[in-house]
Amino acid sequence: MPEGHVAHRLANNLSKTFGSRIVQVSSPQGRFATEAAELRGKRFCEAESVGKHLFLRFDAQPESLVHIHLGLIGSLRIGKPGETLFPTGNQSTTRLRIQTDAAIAELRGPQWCRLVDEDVLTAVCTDLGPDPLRSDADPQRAWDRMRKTQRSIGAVLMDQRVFAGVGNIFRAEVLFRARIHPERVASQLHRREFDEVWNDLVGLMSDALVTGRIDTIDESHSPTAMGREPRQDRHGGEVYVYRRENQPCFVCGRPIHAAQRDGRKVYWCERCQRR
DNA sequence: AACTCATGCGAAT
DNA sequence: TTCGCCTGAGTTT
Repeated sequence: MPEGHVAHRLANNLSKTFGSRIVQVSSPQGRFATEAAELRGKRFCEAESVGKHLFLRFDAQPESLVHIHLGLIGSLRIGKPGETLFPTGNQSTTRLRIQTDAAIAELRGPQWCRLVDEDVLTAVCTDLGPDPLRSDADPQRAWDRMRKTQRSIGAVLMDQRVFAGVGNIFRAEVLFRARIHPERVASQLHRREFDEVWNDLVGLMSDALVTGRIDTIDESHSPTAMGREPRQDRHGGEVYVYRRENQPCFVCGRPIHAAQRDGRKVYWCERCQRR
């Protein structure tokens, strides 16, 4: 289950594992079987990521492009042949399998896994806002969009046309760290607050890209500094507010709030984050 | 065994 | 604004 760092990690890992190699492609689950047949025996060229989107490029007559989006529940794992990538899962749920003698990758439950042409990749890129994980990102585009919206900063951070790759965890955490209430109208942020949010996204997401987990707690509030037990959420990291409803804030001790907004749960500290 | 929820998104209402 | 989809983990019957 992915925010942008997962897509970028997968792209790096897939390129390293399968790059320039002839691969076997199949679809045990069947939904990608026709396409897998077209890809069989082709050379895996490289994987690219933008926001939460993943593109796999296959070489030679004709060139093929696979567009993958994991959605809420999809996952893609890479390992060695014979290794059990999904310990509890059923083989017949594997939408896409890529393998060589040395490695295997399996994809389950993706929102999208489809063959596309180059125009789709271009369209996806132009529709997305700047991606904090890409060095070519232009944060000014996000700022310009924020200036002319009536929506809350909490809603805007989840809008991929404004910030590509940001999801529910980074939204909650970056707003807590900047002490900004998620209901604050986005257009009323000061430029210095926007810069702080953007720079923090770059830092947090880059760390997550390296470690494969989301850790957002400052040294000064670390378990050691605060004399509490380290705690990890399912995503594997330690955070201030995400999924900590009713638990004490690590900074002020008051219970963390949560509410449903646009179909997703938002988490914040009413005392630490000012409206 | 059944039910709920989840790092998401687009179509239908 | 709600609904549907895809799968797995955790919780409740």
